Amino acid sequence: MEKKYTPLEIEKRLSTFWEKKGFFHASVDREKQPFSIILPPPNANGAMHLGHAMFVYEDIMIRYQKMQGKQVFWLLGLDHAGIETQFVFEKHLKKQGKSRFDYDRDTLYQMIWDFVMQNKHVIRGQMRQLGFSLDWTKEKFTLDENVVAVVYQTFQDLFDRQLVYRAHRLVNYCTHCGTSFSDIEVADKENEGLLYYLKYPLKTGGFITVATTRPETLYGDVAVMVHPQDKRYLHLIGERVILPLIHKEIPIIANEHVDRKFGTGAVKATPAHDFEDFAVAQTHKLSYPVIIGFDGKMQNTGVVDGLRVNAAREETLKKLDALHLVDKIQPHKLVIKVCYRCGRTLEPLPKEQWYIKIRPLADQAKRLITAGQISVYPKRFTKQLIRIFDDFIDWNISRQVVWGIRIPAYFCASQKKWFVSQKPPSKCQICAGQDAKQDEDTFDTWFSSAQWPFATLQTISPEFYQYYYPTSVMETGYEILRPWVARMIMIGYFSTKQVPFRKVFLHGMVRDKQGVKMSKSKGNVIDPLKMVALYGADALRAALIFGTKEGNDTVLPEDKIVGMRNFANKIWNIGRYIKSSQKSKIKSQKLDSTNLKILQQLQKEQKQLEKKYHTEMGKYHFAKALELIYQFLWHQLADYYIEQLKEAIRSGKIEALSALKKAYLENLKMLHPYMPFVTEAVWQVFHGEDKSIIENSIS
RNA sequence: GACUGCUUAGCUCAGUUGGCUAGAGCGUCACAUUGACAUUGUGAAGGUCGGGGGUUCAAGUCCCUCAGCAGUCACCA
Repeated sequence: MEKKYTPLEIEKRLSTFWEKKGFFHASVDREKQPFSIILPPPNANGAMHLGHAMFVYEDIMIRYQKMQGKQVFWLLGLDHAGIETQFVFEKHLKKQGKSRFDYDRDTLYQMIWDFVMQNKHVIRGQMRQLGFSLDWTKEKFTLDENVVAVVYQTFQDLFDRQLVYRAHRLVNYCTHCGTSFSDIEVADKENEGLLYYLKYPLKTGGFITVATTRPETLYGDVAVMVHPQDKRYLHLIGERVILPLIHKEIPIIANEHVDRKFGTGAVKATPAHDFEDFAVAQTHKLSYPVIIGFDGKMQNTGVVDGLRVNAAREETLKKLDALHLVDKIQPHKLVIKVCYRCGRTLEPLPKEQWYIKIRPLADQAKRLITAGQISVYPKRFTKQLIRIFDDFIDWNISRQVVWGIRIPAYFCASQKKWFVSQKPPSKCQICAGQDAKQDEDTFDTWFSSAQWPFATLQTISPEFYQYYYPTSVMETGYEILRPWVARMIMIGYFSTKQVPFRKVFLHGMVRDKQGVKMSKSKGNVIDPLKMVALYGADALRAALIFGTKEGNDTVLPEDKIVGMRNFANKIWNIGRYIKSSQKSKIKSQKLDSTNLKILQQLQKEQKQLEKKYHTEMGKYHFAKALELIYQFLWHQLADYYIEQLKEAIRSGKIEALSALKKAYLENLKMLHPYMPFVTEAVWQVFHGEDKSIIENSIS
């Protein structure tokens, strides 16, 4: 044995060895209890980051359960990640001076496909480097033909049950990315804006002053609203206002949602470009003139057409000011909705989209949680999950991006009706004609992700699905509780009438030393693969877990990884000591009473440790279990027992050495889920390179 | 504004149902040593457990309150 543990070449050899042995090739064995985890599919649009390294929790569970005699399956999958990937790809295009508009739909799709295939290859290699015991033979991709078929079936079922419908309403639209988003994907941004007080002329003479942050939407106004009990305006309700610049007549109406204290208490209503105004227009049966296009430019105003929104605002103000209709302008803090991808302001625009009627699904999902059919760890997230179900609103699943699963819905132009067909229909299912046209849109990525646990297992085989579903644990970051976990429960139960997983285990985010979330744009990321190259995968893995609390955010200083690298070396050297001592001459002499006592003490402590270890593992206290072994191996076994027994061992007392060896090997097994490489490497030193620690059960 | 966390050693964090002198890793200081390991060993210093109040024989742990930080949601004309 080398004096130092050298992870680099050893890890490479062991990864290949494990894979060759097929330890983690899942199969159906009805004699054994199944334990399955579906890997949250990484987006196939870039390399791994530390967030992915947190999946080490899953590897710990899988290896532990395997060594407890379960039949395990850790399913590897990758996500096409619709808009995310298209966004990343467009950035690549931009570097080459191109844009998505330079290609037709099929070409663009094919180009992104190639890009994604390349990334998939990279990610697989990186996960191997981390020692993940995934089943590499059953990889799934969200765009696999049979997965898409499942997604289509689900859409069909939802459609047939009238849980999916098409509606024309306002959507959050990014004019830069060229797609709408669901409410969940919208980001808030605080902005130091301005509040403009505009004087709207009354038909009967005089003015009513409205306060607005968006003067440029004046052209789309259909009413001025005041509170029904506002004494200042009571006499004006029902009066008419003449919109400046376009001389359009609109009414003054009463609306109890108007806040009398805000601004002047009079609000302009622009239904096509404001969510609340849209609702008002529907109850008052008002029209909603669209004055901003999907290209982000003004239209149908007759005044500022073709200008972008900001330019139109300035131009409009200039014109109003010339007419002395700008009363005053105040600084005003406001929160604007921005695109979570490109950061640009989102435009509420009216568009027809597919929606999932969420209430029945969310109510059912909530019942599953409250009935304890799915338990959440850490427990505190249970409440959050229940609230998520309470607050869920209908889900817009239409996206105007090329990269995704095309929605299998067809429009009958003659009957003006939609129908769903999982295969391209030979004729229109409504009118039997030939004019049915497929929806251009693709599904929200999360729509396919929501089906991931059953879509993957069902497409492997009915046996696999039957045996491994519901999966045992869904381990993922708490930040995707709402977009992913909640939706998996809703759609999963709808489609399978079972929960998709029995337990949700949530991990926190890895932050930098300043406590800031790591992100590429902030440049504060630690590259996990760089750490693996420097200190070994075991060191990184253990550092992510050690001294943390499950579900809390963690900070990962490089020092900590170094510390764990040192621990790996300690493990190695304990083995080296025992191994080299075995070579020395063995004399079977009786141990003296002091040494006998020490051995008994060792055995007793070992027993206690094993018991504690399993208790903590059972409670998902992974950090605690790791610390137990760390403390015992290093500070008890190495620092105390070895030192105490050294003299006896040197004089050839075999009982002492074999007792140490026994305790050591048991600890290796317990440590293996955390630090698979070094434990396996030492195991093989003692048992041969064709043997594996994985084949043994943890006592 | 609502909900959920967090605030414990210089730094990063544990502390499970309240119970013996409050722990770990890293760092610091002193000493030891090349005999498995300097990616080492032994020992030490260092904390009024965010402030205040309460319950209890006993509170870092439970309750109230205040402050700071973080996250999620709602509002935002």
